[in-house]
Amino acid sequence: MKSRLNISLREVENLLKEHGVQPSAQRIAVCHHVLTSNTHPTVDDVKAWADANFPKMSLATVYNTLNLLAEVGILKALKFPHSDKTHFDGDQSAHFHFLDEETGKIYDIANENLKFQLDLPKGFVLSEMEFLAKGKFVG
Amino acid sequence: MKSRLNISLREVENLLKEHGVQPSAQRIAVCHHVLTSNTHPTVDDVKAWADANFPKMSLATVYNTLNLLAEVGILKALKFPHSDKTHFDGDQSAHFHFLDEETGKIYDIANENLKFQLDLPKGFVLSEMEFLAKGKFVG
DNA sequence: ATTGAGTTTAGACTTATTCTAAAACTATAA
DNA sequence: TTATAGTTTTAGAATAAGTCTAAACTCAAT
Repeated sequence: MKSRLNISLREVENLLKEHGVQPSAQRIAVCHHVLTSNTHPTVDDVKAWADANFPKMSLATVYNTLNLLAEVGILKALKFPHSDKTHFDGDQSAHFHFLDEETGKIYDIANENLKFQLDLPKGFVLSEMEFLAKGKFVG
Repeated sequence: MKSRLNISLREVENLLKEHGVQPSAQRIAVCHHVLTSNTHPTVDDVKAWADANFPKMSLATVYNTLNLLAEVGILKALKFPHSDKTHFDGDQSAHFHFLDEETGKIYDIANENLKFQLDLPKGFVLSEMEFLAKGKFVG
């Protein structure tokens, strides 16, 4: 469990530049929102936030921006078995996810809670490993 | 890596009954096909197979049947990050998946290749854990 | 043969996402 | 500055995966 990034709009602007992304107003706003949110918002979630906080942003822009941020590695696009929607994660720390199968809520769990040793058969070259724990959070 | 179940149509019929599913011709055919396939077919894959081997089966029936088989636990429905389509897996052995990010091919890897120890924070009750390895299979 | 429950079907519908082409910006060179 | 070229944003159309609906079919048990 973790608290979320405290990052300024100015810092987000630099982050975008560092990743070769022109920091338009929409991109800064969306990126800042996801990075400082402690949920794993979907496009709809971000659109709802925009409707309240950045009126006139089109749905296409939300899609374009989130996909772009995922492409350059600022966000991660996630799919979960309980939902058709892509979720976006701005947490860059090593962690995996716990899905509460009753509520659909997604929790971040630090990788230090998971020790693993993987010995892939010959011929498999690993680039990344994803873990998903499913169950119930009983507070 | 593993070879796939050798199961007869008659045995599939019994399997369905054991799970409280009426063994219609379509259900037996679809179930048998997925259980004896060593891929992780999507609805489209199964429909293509049906068009060649069980003509007149409707797309709706393929959806209905695969969803039903997944509900009762005969198959597992899987989503992968590279594809929008649900994949179905008939392999009941303890295993996880390796996704070749270049070809999109999915390989089964026995759980014995993976040792892990998970200590979830207080309040999290685990029901199931999923693993996905991503990379490249170089033969 | 008749019934009734369960199954299958074609096609309409929904939902998530991508595409398109025009309008609105932005950055820079004249 | 202003023209211009490139980029970004936008609304709405288009696509793709999956679900729903209601009628037609199947089949076991009377």
